Amino acid sequence: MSTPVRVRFAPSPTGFLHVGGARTALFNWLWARHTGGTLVLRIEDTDAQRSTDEMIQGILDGLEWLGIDWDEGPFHQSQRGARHREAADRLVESGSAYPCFCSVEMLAAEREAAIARKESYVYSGRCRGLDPAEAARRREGGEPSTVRFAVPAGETSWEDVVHGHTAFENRTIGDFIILRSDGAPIYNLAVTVDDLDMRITHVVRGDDHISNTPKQILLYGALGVEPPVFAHVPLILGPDKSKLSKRHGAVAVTAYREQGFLSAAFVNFLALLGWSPGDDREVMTRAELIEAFTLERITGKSAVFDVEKLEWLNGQHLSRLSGAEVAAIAKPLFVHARIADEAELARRAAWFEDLMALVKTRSRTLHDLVEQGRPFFPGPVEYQPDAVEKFWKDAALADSALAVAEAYVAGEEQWGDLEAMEAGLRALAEESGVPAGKVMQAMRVALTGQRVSPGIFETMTAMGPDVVRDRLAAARAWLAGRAASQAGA
RNA sequence: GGCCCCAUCGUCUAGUGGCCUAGGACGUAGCCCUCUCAAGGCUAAAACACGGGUUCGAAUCCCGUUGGGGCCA
Repeated sequence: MSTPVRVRFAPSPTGFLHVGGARTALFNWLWARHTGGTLVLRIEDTDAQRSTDEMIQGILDGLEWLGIDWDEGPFHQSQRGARHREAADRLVESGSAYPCFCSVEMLAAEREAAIARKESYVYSGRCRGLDPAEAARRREGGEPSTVRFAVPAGETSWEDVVHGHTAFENRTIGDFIILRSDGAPIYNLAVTVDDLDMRITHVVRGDDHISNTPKQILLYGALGVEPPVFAHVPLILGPDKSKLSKRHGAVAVTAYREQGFLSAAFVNFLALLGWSPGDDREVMTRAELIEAFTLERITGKSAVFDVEKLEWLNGQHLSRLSGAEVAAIAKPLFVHARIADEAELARRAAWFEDLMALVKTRSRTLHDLVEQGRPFFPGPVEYQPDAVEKFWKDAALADSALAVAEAYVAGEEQWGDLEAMEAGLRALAEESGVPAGKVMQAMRVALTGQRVSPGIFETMTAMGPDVVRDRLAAARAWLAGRAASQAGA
C-alpha cells in the first residue's frame, strides 16, 4: 500500500440527506473504514444564502442515523473563496485561464447562432486571444469580466474505477468559466481546489458528475497536480426508472427511520444497491460490509430502489437481534404510542424483552412490533373486524369454544409450561367435543383482538392468568351481545 | 438537440471466452411445518434487448441498432 486513502463526502446543504447522497456517503465511508483511511466531510455551501445551519443540520442528522462518522471537517466551501480565487489568479498568470469580457447578450447571440446552425453550443473563445496587458487595463478600468479556463485541444480521459476508460473530446467542453464577474468561484474550480487542498486520493461520487470530471482533470493538470482516482457510482432510480426524487415519495433518509426501519438494515440495503460482495451474502452487518467493501465491485448500472426488499432486510435484521436489543429500540415507540410509560417498561424489563423476542420474527418494521405487542398490555381489546370474520363468524360456536377455554384456564396449573398447557387444553377440548384448533383460534381473538399473534400458549403465558381470564369473560359478553343483535336482525 | 453513461428473471444481483441446460435474493405461486400469522424448509414460473461480426466456442470481446438514464443547453 502506498499513500493512505483520503476520501470525502461533499453534500450541498439541502436540509436533509437524500437516499442517493446517503449511498454516496456510505460508499466513501465504507472505503475509508475498509482501508483504514480518512473521510473528510465538506459542505458545498457556495449558495451561501440558502445554506442555513438548519439546512446543514438536516444532513448531519441523516449521517448520524446511518452511523456514518467522519474524521475531518465539516469544512465549509463558502469559507474557502480566497483559496479558489488564488488558484484562479495562478491559472491566469500561467496562461491557463483568461479574463472574458463577453456580455450576456453576446453569449446569448452566439448560442442562438449555434442552435440555428444545429450545432451544439460551446463558447467561441473570442476573448482568449486578448492581449493580457490590454485585458488587465480593461479590468482595472472597471469593465465587468469573468475568468475562463483555456481548454487545450485534444482529449481528456481517465480510468474510472466503476466505468473503466472514459474520454471526452476537449472541443465538446469549451472554455468554461471558473470565476464569475463578482469574483465568486464556479463549482468545478471550487471542487478541484478543495479536493486538492484536502489531499483527496479517491473521488467517489454520483454518476451525474461524470461530465464535470474532464473539466476538473484539466484544472488539476493546469495546477500542476495529478488528479485523484475517480469512481462514479450509478444513480438510484425510482420505480419509474428516473432519478430518485421527491415525487417518488420518501427521499430523506430520516423518513425511513420514522417508518420503522433499522439503521443497520437501511445501510445494508443501500450498500446492496450498486454493490455486492461477490458471494451470495445479503444480510450483512456494518462490520461485514466494511470488511467486504471494495470500489472495484461497484456496478456500472443504476439501481431501482425496492422498498419490499428493504422491508424484508429489516425483518431479517430484526430477527437477528436479541429480545433485549429489540426491547431497547422499541421502548420509546411503545411510550410514544401511549401503550405504556417508561416506568412500567422499566419495572417489567425482563418481561418486555421476552415479549419482543416473541413478536420480532413476525415483524418487518418497528411499527409491526408495536402493533403486535399492544394487546399484551392490560386494558380493553379492540376486536379487529377481519379477526371476528375469520374466527368468530358464528357467535354461538365461538362462545362454546370460549367456554371450553374458560374451563381450561380455570383448571390450568402448569402455567408457563407450553407443552403441558397444550396437552391440557387438547384433552379438555376432546372431552367437550370442540376441536382444539377452534378453541385456540377463538381464544386468539379474545386475547389479542387480532387474527395474528404468537402461539396461543406463549401469548397466554406472556399475558398472565388474570388478564387472560378477564379477556375471555369480556369476549363472551361481547359475543352474547352480538348473538342477541344477530337474532334480532 | 449535443456529449456521456448503462443494458442478465418484474426488482437487486452473480457471471471478466468453455465450469451456463445462466447461480443467489426480494416479490409471486404451490407444498411441508402448523392453533393463526410470520419465520424456517422444499418446489415452480421468471432473464442474457436486437442484429451483425471475431472465435473451434460468446451473457462475457468488437461494431451497429434500439431502449433507458444523466449532464449541458
